Amino acid sequence: MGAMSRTRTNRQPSMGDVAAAVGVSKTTISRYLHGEFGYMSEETRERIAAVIDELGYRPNKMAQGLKATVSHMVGVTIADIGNPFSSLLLKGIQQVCRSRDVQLLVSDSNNQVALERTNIESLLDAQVDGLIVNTVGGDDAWLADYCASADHRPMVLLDRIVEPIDCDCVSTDNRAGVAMMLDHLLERGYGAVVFVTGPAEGVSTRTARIEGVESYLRDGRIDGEVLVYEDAATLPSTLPGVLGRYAGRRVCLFANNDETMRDLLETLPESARGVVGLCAFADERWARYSGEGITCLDQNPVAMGRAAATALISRAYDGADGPYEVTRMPARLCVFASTRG
Amino acid sequence: MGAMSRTRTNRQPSMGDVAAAVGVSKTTISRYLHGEFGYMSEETRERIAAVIDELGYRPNKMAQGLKATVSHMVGVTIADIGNPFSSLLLKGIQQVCRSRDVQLLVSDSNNQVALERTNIESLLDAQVDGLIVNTVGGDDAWLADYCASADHRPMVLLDRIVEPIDCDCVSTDNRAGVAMMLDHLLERGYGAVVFVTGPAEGVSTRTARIEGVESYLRDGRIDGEVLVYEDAATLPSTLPGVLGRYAGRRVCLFANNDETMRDLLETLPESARGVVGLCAFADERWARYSGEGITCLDQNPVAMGRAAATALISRAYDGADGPYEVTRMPARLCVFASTRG
DNA sequence: CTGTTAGCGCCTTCAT
DNA sequence: ATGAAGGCGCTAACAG
Repeated sequence: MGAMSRTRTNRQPSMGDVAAAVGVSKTTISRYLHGEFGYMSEETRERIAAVIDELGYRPNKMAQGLKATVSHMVGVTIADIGNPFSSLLLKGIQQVCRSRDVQLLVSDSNNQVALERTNIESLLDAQVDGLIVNTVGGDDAWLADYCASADHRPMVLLDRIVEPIDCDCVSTDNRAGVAMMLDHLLERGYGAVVFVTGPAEGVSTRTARIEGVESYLRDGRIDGEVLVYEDAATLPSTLPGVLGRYAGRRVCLFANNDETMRDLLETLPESARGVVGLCAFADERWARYSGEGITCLDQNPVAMGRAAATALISRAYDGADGPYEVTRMPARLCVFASTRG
Repeated sequence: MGAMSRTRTNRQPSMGDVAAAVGVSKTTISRYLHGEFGYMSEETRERIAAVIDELGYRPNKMAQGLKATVSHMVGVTIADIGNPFSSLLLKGIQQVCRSRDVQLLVSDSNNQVALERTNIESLLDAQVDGLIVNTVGGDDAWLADYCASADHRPMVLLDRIVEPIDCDCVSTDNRAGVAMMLDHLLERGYGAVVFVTGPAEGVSTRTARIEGVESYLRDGRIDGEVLVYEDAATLPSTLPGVLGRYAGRRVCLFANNDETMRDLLETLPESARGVVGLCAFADERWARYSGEGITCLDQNPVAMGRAAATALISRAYDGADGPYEVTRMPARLCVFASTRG
């Protein structure tokens, strides 16, 4: 019979199995795995290597983590993972996590606060070493509480940020983006702008953009307003009235995101095409080919994801403990036919 | 001094801490957690509840997993997570995993075979209970080997499938989709179709579609060919020649995916607009508003993700062990202006 | 109704 | 140069 008992058939070989096969203790195997062969005989080393290879042994990260109190996993909650923007955030996060050999535990909050909370709790239960949270919004107090708790793990807020909160934040520079777009509209001779968005409801991104627009409007260089809609079905009835207010002037619709952009394309009567401008915070990949080509502010979600992961990793694994930072990444203005005027 | 020693300050409370605080053994706490209060005194139960609440105790999944040999985590590798299609796969996977309380360990293979391999190995090291693999393609032998190994975890191949391989597979019914689209083109009076795609290179989806087109062409009801391109930059020089072959007949370009659709939109000279038709395997959300509206075959990635997760979970957790199945989900034809003819 | 004991797979002093 | 032993947080017989 083998030296190690196998309670279940076909288990993966454990360190004990390797040790037994080589005829040394688990300690030696452990040392081998950690490259501590300073004082190890050439021969044992080779024998261990051979056996590990034969048995196809791989150390159990779970067991390692239990002892080490680091799991090499970080948790990510995404407000709505079905959104292409989110997938690019993940791409960026992945890039840096892969380079540091940390795994990603990913959850989708499906735009529900309650889900986000339980997701975070589950991730914590799974012993993640840190959290990247693309919050659905509306749970600031709870998040702040968590960050204030004694045994909290480092956390980075991504895209949707919450201020003031005690953690690093990464977002688009929405105010600057809005200003850039409105500057562009002025230059193109627009006299009015209508910023269209879904309800803010604690979504910091929307709030920031709305404030950006309102503050710009207050300067008086361009006329306009903010239109908040709950349901796309209401747009056909509300939009004409709003646009009517700017009759005689060249007006441009400014959509908060891809989805709203599509809602507007759907709503805009044929007659309005070419008369009213259109622009949006949107992914260039689609904005470029949507309709006649829609002028957009392309965010850089991949870079945002990278920034968030970098910040998290430096706190979770490299002992960084400076003051928390808010990183605002610039958006890129891509001009297409929709604002030719 | 407390009954339990705390090696590090501010650790999370462990089961031992709770037990000590209540004045019972860990076993009792464990039973409480698993709802085995059949024979537990009302009082102990309440005391435990109170202490757990006070201490904010949460069981360590990692430790549980070590013992139970199930981690309640499944691994997912995605060929290219930046792709919106992928994010919808994840959405579907999430939906069912959440309902079964299993966490997702997600990796991006960045379209590199080598990365996919190491990702799978890492996921396995993290003790996932199963794998959902959206393979980059070109590593069939290795995957088949893994599925054949003695201690392998259940695996489901998603979207990009590999046959014959010993595991469940979920994909779009590409042949049927192609046929549906070509039927539509015939009906609209097109005389020729050019299916445009990147190189197949072991990507089963592309192979299946190319074969679907070729087999349909062989029936002779419509003329046409398959155009494989490596680099979008070459299209402007190759495309006119290809289209020229069908001069006099109404011809439609058929793009393999969103990306190729955009490449074609970029390439198509203005003169060709309205003359040559365009359709694609693409997400309706964008196809609808791209250019004049592009007829597309919308796959159902969310449903595909759900199907894959369901299959995996039934094998990994519910002991299903029937023969492996290949699930082919139908695509949906969405007709827009680009094929009005 | 509750506790004891013996691990899961690995790491880490401390010995030798 | 290598081991033995104890423990990470939790579970699972087996005893009472």
